[in-house]
Amino acid sequence: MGAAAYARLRDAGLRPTRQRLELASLLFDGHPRGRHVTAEMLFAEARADGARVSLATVYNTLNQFTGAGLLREVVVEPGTSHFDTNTGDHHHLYFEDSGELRDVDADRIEIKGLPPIPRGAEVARVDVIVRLRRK
Amino acid sequence: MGAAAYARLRDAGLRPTRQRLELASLLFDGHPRGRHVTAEMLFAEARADGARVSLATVYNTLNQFTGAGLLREVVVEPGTSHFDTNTGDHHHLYFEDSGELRDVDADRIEIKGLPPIPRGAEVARVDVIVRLRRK
DNA sequence: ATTAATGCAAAATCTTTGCACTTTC
DNA sequence: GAAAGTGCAAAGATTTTGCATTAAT
Repeated sequence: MGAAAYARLRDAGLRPTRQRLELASLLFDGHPRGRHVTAEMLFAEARADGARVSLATVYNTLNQFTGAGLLREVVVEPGTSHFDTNTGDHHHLYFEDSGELRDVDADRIEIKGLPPIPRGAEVARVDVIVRLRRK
Repeated sequence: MGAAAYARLRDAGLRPTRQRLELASLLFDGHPRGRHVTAEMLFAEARADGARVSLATVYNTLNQFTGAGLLREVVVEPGTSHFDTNTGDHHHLYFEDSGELRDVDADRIEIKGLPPIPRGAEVARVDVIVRLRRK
């Protein structure tokens, strides 16, 4: 189990420290791709797991993982960032009541009629967020 | 000029106080629909205009306007909320370098392949954000 | 008069940073 | 042992709240 996390960090060019291994393991091992966590959530999970990590390190680590392409940041509500273990092309279902996020494969979705991209700019990415509420 | 703002507040069921009139006037008068402001931006503008408003009131007012359907909140980056004077059905172009937001009419855009909506939920809205960066 | 809104400062969140200490290579 | 990472607490940034004062109906 630790082996996968170790390789993942090495491949991303990040030193496999105890904290990073622990967090990577929590994020990726035994979970389907498409987990969504906030810093607080991961911190709580790490603590519950007996890991000795500080909240600051969780924030730093999430940012490093994102920078290294291991995670993707998703912004759906003001005040909190979510991080997604699915780094592929995809979109999101957002349940406004619970705050839950769910991935939607980009393959399934077709978007037509996007405006012309201004000269000198390029599309970094297109985010589709379907906001749901209880009926 | 003040007349339009006055009517707008009355119609929305908000008391036309000095601060609300000032802010509504700055937001809506003489600007094309589709202005985007943050609380800080509007606060600075109000101050430059000689208005006596506190930042807290700007935040409260933006939230009240949003609740009353005069504005729409747009979340594109962590840490800041943007408010859009266009409350119609539309999407956004976001320039990552400058932080600029630009509206895209929803008429132009067609989205196919959205996943089935879970039972008991309904679509509150679909946000499409095209993130652009300098090439 | 009654009721609502404002202002300020304080508090609440979420996130980043500085620096001494620890760990990895 | 050099370089990088961690922890903690402190600082930043954004947003909300409590409460006395002021303004609108």
